[in-house]
Parts: sequence; C-alpha cells; structure tokens
Amino acid sequence: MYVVLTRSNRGVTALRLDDAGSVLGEPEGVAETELPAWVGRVERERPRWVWDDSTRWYPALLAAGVRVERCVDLRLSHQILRASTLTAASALANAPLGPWDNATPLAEKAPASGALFDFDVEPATDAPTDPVAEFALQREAVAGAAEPGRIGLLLAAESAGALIACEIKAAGLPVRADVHEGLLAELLGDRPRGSERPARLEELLERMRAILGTHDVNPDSPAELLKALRRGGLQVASTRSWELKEVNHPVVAPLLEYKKLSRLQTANGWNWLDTWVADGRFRPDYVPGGTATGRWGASGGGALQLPKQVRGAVVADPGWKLVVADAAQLEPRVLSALSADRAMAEAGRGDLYEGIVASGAVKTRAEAKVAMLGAMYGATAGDGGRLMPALTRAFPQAIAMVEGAARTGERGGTVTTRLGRSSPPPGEAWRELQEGASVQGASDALQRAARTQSRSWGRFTRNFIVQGTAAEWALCWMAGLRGRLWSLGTGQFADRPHLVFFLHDEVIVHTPAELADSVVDELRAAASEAGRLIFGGLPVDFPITTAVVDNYGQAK
DNA sequence: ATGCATCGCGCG
DNA sequence: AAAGCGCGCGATGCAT
Repeated sequence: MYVVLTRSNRGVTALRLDDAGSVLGEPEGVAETELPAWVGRVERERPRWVWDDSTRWYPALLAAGVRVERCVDLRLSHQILRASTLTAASALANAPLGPWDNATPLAEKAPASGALFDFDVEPATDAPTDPVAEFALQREAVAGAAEPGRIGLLLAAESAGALIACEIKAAGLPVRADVHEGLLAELLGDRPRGSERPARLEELLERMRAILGTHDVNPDSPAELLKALRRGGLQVASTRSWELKEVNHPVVAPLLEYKKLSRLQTANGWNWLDTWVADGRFRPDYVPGGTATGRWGASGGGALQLPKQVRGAVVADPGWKLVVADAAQLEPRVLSALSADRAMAEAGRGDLYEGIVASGAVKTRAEAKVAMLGAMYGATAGDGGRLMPALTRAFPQAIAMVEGAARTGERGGTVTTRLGRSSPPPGEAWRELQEGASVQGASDALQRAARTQSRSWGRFTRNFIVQGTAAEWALCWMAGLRGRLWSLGTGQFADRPHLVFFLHDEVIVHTPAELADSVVDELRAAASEAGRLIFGGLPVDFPITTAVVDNYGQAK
C-alpha cells in the first residue's frame, strides 16, 4: 500500500493507493498537529509513504519520535527519471519543465505568500505540485522502462537515502568539544583572542620571515607569498604544497607546516566548533543526489572533508561504540562488476591491488593503484598513463568499458549507470565550440580548444559510470543496513544502533556497546546483499573493513 | 557593504 | 604542468 501525503493551505491530505496504484477510498484530512501521531499509527500497516520531498516531512516526524520504514521521494525520483536513458520515451521525460524540475529542495524555497492563496478554491489541485498526479506519471515511466527492476531499485534506494539523510542529521555525529579543543591546543597552542594567530602559527611565521629576510609577508595571501618566495630565490610558479615539496630551501619546511596548521585552524578550528557543534553533535545538511554522479553532497561545516587530524574528537557516548566501516577499493570492484571482467573479478578475490600485481600486469601494489585510478579517471600522462597499456592487456573488458564511456562523452553523448542514472548532456557552450571547430577552415587554436573540451567531457563520462554505480552500491548498502540496525534494537530511533555519518563508501554507526559485534555482522551482510541486488550472480566480492572504536581517530 | 572568481586544500 | 574524476569551504582581491 501507498499513502500519498499532500500539504496545502488547508492542511494535510492523505490518499491511500493499492500496490497497483489504484485509489483506495476517499482522501483523508489530517491536521498538521496530529500528523506525527497519525503517521505513527498508519506506519504499523507498513505503507510506502509518498511525498514531494522528504526534507519537508520527515524531520518533524523524527522530532516527534516517529520513524518510517520506507517512502517515495518524488523530487529525487523525478530528477532521475527525467534524465535517465531508460525512461527517455516516457511521458514524464517528454513533458515540459515544471515545478518538479526545480533542482533545489522544495523545503528551501520561499514559502508562497499567503495572500495568493486566500481564494477558497480547490486547494489540492492548486498546489504548485500535485504528488498524486506526479506519482502516477513516475509509475508509468518505470513500468515502461526496458528493465523496470533496475530503475525501480534505484528509486527505492534513492528514497531510502533521503530518509537516511534526515535521520543522520537528526541523530547528529557525536563530537566532544573538549576533546576537539584539546587536539587544537596540542597542534596550534592556546586559543588566540580575537583574530590573532595561534602561538604555533606565529612562531612558524617568525621563522619564515627570518629566513626570507622580510617582515611583512602575509602567508595567507598566495599572491603576496609567491612574490616573497621569488624574492627569496625560490623558483616556483605557485604556492601549492606539492610544488613547494619539490624545492630544496630552508623556508619550505616551516612554510608547509604553517600551511597545514593554518588550514586546520580556518577549516576546523575553534570557530568551526562554535559554529557547527552544539549539544555534543555535529549536524550538517546532507544532500542526497546532490552531485551529477548521484553521490551525496553536504553543506554546513564541511561534513565530507572532516580531516583526519580531528577525527579523534568524534567520540561515542558513554556505554556506546562507533562502528566505522568502509568498502575496500569500491570503485575498481564496481568497474569489474559493471564490465563483467572475469580476470579482474578474480584479481579481486582478496586485496584487489595485490591481485592485479599477481596477474602480472604491474610490479607493485602502488603501481596497481595508480594504474586503476588512471583507468577510471582517464590519465594520459604520468605513471597512470604509462601503465595503461599493461592494464589493458590484463583486463581488456574492464578497460573497454571505461574507454567506451569516454568516447561517448567526447561525442557529447550520455552514459548511464548500472541502475539507470544518466549523465547530463554537455551545455550549449560546449556544443557551440564543437560545431565551430568542425566547420571548414576553423583555426588550429579553435580545433585544439574543441579537442581539449571534448576530452575533458569524456573523462567526466568515463568516471561517471564508475562513480555513479559505486554511489548506487553505497545507497543499497546503507538502505539494507538501516533496516537491519532497526531490527537489532528496541525503543526509539536514537536508542537503537543508527547511522551517524556517511562518506561515499564509508559509514559510521553509533551503537550501544553490547550490540557492536552484531552491527559488524549486519554491515557485512548488507554489503553482500547490495552486490547481489545490483549485479546479480556476478562473482564480484565487495569486502568491507570494520573497526569498533571509541573514537573515529582510532579507525584505520 | 556585497557578489564573484581564483587559489588552495580537505575528503572520497 | 599534479598527470586524472567528484565535491565544499575559507581567504583574498577585484568588481559592483
């Protein structure tokens, strides 16, 4: 059963549909204040909740202690169906752009002015978006797809992700401010007053000034710093750390240390703590489907860049543990499954990179890693490029897959992940340049620019199929895990083992200590299940590493 | 004062 | 010219 929720100026309307999408009975009005209790009651029938945007409905339910098992997030699903090559012939994909094509979450849009809605006419159909009609269109699009199971699984996983994102934010990542401050003090010195530099940075700056013989260089200004370095005799074109590392000069060591610590201070220092950590929890916004490839985005506090330096401040509550798990070498394994490359699947029986060494393609594990990254990102030069021929000989099917995706992108075409997320077409400017360069007598410069742009888009589509399918695996992993964690405990959401962090191929579960071992089992079971769901019977393993720890810094 | 591009660097 | 993908964010410096 489905229950479609619609919110209008009159309140909430609920409409039940059977599994075939046929309406069951009359729409039911529910007062906003009664909604959590009402949803909680109906949830016992295990419906799939259908709503425009999970961020508009679920946070309030969670705050009221109501957890739902599953939903259809119409906005996220629409985004996928609109672009997918699997549903390109559908009415949905061929309709003109409408309110469902707005890229921003509905919750972020300014609320409609009340005056406009004072007319007392048909509120449900006057709503800017009609979830009932949209849901019907979406079901039709899925049913008409060549392989409805693929796109259907993607929509279910994406919608589960939408619930998970709300839950992770509601639960928050446990961060101990006192521990974080201790780490900062250790590395930077005492907290400075006002906008002064911390003691350790001031000290390094003095040393740099003495070595360079200047007293007024601002190291935080790349332009100024570059001038000062050149005056000091360093032959550098930029102030990037990797470039400085190549230079032999006494100022380099203190400068690199300054940069490292300065970065910590500005990105995750005391100010970060004051701004983003409250009541012992870090609660950024997670944005499912926030990137072209289907990976999540995040905003607020740099959630997806939490540096290793401060992970020790992520501490489990007393009596609880953190279970940190990540999928080992996820992307290359996804590539071997996508391409059904048996040789690569065989190499991935254990450590994939060691397996590639054993296959004889390359000599060392480090080379294997660089070669695989090069294949997935489209390296043409450097070590990655150099190792490509050997990799191609050893794993022709896998390499053919990414090369094919690259060629498609270079022509301006679209590629699609395993479950059906399609890459966006290049923009108008891209096509104009390609067309301009293809006419008789186009200048060499124009042709070169067009080729560079074409290759660049090819690298994007090459990576898209791998990164995007890996994101699908991760979503299925988490969706399965979420149900398993719920079954492990009792009580409300945050009393049971629950997800508190997600980073592309890595999760953190916060769990009562006595359930930590069971959580590890469920993590593994969910990983195997995700592989089977997406790739069926292919002999590709998706091993995960796990660590049961008191703080995140102890993992890895 | 505010917006925007650039640099640089953190994460996967 | 970090070879090669996807992000978010803060400081700077210039434009408005």
